[in-house]
Amino acid sequence: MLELAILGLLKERAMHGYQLKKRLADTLGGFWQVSYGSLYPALKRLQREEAVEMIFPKEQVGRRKNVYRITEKGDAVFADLLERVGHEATQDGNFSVRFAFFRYLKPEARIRLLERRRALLEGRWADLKESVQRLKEGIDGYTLSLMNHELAATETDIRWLDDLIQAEQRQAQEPAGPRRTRARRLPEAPGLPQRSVSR
Amino acid sequence: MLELAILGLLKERAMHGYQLKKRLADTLGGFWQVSYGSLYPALKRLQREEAVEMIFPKEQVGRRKNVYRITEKGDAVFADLLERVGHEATQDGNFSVRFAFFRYLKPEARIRLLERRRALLEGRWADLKESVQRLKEGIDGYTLSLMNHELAATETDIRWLDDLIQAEQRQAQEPAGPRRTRARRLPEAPGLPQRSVSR
DNA sequence: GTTAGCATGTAAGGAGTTACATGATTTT
DNA sequence: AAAATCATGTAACTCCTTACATGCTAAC
Repeated sequence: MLELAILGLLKERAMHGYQLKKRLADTLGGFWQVSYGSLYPALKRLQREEAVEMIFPKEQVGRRKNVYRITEKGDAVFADLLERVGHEATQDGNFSVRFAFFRYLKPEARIRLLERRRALLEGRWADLKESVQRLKEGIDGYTLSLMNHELAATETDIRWLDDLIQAEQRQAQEPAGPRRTRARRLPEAPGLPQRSVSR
Repeated sequence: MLELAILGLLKERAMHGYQLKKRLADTLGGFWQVSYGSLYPALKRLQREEAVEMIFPKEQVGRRKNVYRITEKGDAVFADLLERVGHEATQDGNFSVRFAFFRYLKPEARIRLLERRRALLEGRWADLKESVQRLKEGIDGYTLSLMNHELAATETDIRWLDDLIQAEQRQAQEPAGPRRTRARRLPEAPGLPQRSVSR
């Protein structure tokens, strides 16, 4: 995950560790805080794997700054990590990190990941809903409030994903000229949050 | 964290590991998935610390089931973990787990934790807002969408906390008879999400 | 009688954090 | 000249996961 983020940022431009941490905190600070204790070892690891290389600026007089640049091999590693299916399911932050680098994916891959994420959230939503209904009597107010809040937040996330999926599909269709908008097959469990058609 | 969750659930009733995992998945499954590989060692650890003890049911004929019960020492450990200040700041799930056991806290402690959580989210919100404004031009659409979505989600969380704080304060005041509702001092940075007064 | 679910555990390892240690450069 | 912040790194440790290993019991 850290490797993915580092390589993704280095694709923009070469940077040293300190800068990487700031950029990381800027963009993903909400869900992702990295410490130097993991960042610097990760850079060394990537360097050993030849996914990044150090640049020695001509004016090597001043303070020591290890500026890293992504290599061709690093590009390949990045692409591989970004599409990898195993990890994105477990933790929430993982999806966000991936999403921040979505522009490097092909449209189909984007839609695939969005759909997978949607399915995951839908499953979680259904589980939560079922738990609330099953336990609603024997549960304290705080836990119930937490679960309902979580339920609402998940619904918002799903609607956000729907909008993104729609946008991707529009974009994928435009190049081929104006086509009929196909209705999406809704995996319709009873009571699931409806996809927002216009929003 | 795991220790906290285990002790909290055992306060309700004695359980064995398998049951604990199911209860955990039920209530906190959305943000918290534990594997047996961490659950069983944690139970042993708690047993060594004498925070829990095993019950040997009279009918010890059938399948082996290690039913654990919380001890007095365990109650103390639980209370300590629940109020601890260090950990709740870093990760999001930590607050949720704590919140699920809010009923075991004194009202003042509840308000204190809610306020602290609010301050944390407010800080994160402000940081994100600032990042969006600063980088808005040089950033790709996906990252921007992610940040705006995160911003909105944080606002929702803050409003939820506001409602909870208000409810706690009402409850804290009622026993002393009907009193004037004091307006809360708003830590007013420019553009911060307003507290919802009625909702 | 075999599949599914109940039940407990261990060993190895992954992914990070905290705390410590050091020193240069810029700002006040 | 002191304080802040830039910049890099290591060692120990935390907390959890994955994969493996075992065996019982209920249901089909």
